[in-house]
Amino acid sequence: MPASIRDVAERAGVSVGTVSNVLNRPGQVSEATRERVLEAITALGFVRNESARHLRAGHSRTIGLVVLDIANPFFTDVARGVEDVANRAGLAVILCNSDDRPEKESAHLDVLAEQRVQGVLITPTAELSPNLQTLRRRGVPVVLVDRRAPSPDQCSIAVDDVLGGRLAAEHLLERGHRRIAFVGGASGLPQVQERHAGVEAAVREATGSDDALVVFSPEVLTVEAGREAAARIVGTPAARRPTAVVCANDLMALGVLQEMVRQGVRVPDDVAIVGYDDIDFAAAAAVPLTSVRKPRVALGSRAAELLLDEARGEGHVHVQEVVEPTLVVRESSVVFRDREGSR
Amino acid sequence: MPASIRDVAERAGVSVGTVSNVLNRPGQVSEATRERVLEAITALGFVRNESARHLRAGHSRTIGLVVLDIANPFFTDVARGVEDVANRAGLAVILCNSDDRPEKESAHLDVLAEQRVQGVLITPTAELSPNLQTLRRRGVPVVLVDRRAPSPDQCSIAVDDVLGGRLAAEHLLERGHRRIAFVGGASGLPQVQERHAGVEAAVREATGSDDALVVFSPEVLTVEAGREAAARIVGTPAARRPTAVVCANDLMALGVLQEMVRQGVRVPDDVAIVGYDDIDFAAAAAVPLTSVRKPRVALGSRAAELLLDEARGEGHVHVQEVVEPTLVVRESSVVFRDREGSR
DNA sequence: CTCCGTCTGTGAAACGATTCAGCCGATCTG
DNA sequence: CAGATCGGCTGAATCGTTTCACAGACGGAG
Repeated sequence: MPASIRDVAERAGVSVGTVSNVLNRPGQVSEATRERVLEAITALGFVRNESARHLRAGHSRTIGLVVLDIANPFFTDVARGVEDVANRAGLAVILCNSDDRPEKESAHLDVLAEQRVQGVLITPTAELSPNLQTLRRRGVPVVLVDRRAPSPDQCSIAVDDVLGGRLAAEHLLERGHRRIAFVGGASGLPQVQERHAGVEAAVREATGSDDALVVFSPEVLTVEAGREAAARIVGTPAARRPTAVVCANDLMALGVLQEMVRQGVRVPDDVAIVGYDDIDFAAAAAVPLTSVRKPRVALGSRAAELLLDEARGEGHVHVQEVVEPTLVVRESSVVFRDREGSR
Repeated sequence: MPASIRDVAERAGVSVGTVSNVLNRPGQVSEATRERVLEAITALGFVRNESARHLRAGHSRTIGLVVLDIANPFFTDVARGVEDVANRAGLAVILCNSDDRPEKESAHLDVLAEQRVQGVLITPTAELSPNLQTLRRRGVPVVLVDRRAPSPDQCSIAVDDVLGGRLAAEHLLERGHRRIAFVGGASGLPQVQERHAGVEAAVREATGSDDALVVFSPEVLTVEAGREAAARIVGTPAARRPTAVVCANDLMALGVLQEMVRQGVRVPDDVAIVGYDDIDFAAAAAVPLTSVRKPRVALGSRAAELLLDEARGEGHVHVQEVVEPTLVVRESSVVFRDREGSR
């Protein structure tokens, strides 16, 4: 139904080759012919068929992005970074949400393979899907996002989450907290395990034992899970109740914060809270959240750059980049005495 | 480089037609042959080339989704609904973010047209892009999401935002508020204008004039914009300061809330706040936000269903669905006397 | 034995854009 | 003026899959 290059050629009285030249190498076509072709194109409303181009070219103009949780603003920020770079390169992004479920992830990877995407950016679920290996064997570039590549034959851009956990814990320890809770996930995500490890190491170094640390492991990393963890923390006898909470992500930290406030626990006076990711909502919370900041958008754009470089071929060298997170201190962990208003 | 159906045929000692039959009409192939072909497929790691299928079939297996702001959880929820339905139908979703900018929207639509998507779901920017018309003329189904179609020759699923605005305002008026602020956008989005109109109508009916309403019109509908509006509201002389704020979306409401709390204004005691969309973060705010609820995920899934139906052809009738929002009352607008804790 | 229908499988055309060898005429070179 | 060069254009091959008319083989019916 839509006009093809053949229709355009016919209307302009030239061959299809010439139309293609107008489109791709306009300099090689004389002014007069070019205008005639252009006129025909607009008259017929011709739009290139990307599939036909792709079929001939052997590669498409799309990349795939597979994230763990589209509802987590961290990933939408990453997606933003990816989109920026991809669009600038003329590529469309197929965004897939795995919901941290290997089956969904696997199904998405199959679709992306059929679409012959130029490459895949992925924050994988706990274990690396076999489909991912298959994809790479087929020569499809795969870049891991927010997750370190297990081997040097692959690009990745990750965050030093052990350091992140450490920063969070040390901040609290410096402020005298000696009973700290870590609210992490049981999903087995390395990111979470590392954050946990960082917190643990800092606590051990400061107190000489692990006794000061209590760990909560909800199934998922959501606001709801945070709320539940907070309820359990508040339910702890006062003498053993943690005075500070480190959460594996901001979603849970917001849940913890909400439940604390709801139950009349003062933040940070009674319980200090530190989140992770530093999503925008962290700063926007009614008690602004101290959080471990990761360069969210940059993570996405850098990953996309690595992918494009690999897709281009020509002497690409795999790199496993690790960026250092920083701690952003806000009111959820420190009492600012110069605040207006009062509680 | 990747194996083609021809390679498979060769290895299995059959013709390409037979391989295709195994893939698409396995019943028509004898058991023995089928197994030989299947064996060849796995041995070669054959994956269909979707572009070639598409080229032949005349239509691709993707749909486009263009949203106003990927960072707004409302849209990620919509995207979730869309993805559910699309994936069930074996379609991939190309997610595009227009950032409420017509140029970006237009560029995305061009790409989608080249990709020959089966259809486009879009929450358009203020004015309907000419590309949208072009697309429809080319026979590509377009469904408007969260925006009423201007004519009956097109599907849309929208929310009665006048009613939504009214619900928000009436709730506040019933509680005795007589100075109300509306924080909306200057972007000209009909959604925002309707919300404004609903608030205005309710205020006029209750007070007999528009004097009780103060309007703030930030450029964008973000958390930051909400904060700035709140600062201006707080800066108003006490005698004229609004005692309640209706925001055009939750992002801004959260910004308002944050700034109020930061400045020591008690919510809801000094100022009540009502948001719009009822994103998850609304309930998770430290002062849970009263908000006008829209069926976010359902909006997306229903839109996708309409699109698929239209794409299927066969006697599709265009419908312009309008769903009624409801008000979810939380603590940002009502003092719950039975709360634990105190201020 | 012939005719027919059924079951399997074949092979070529088609989808739309790109590319590339090659053609034609004009201009330049010596 | 012959030969080389060049700009501008043509037309066919190609990419990988689907589809469809048709070809063999085989068994049963008459």
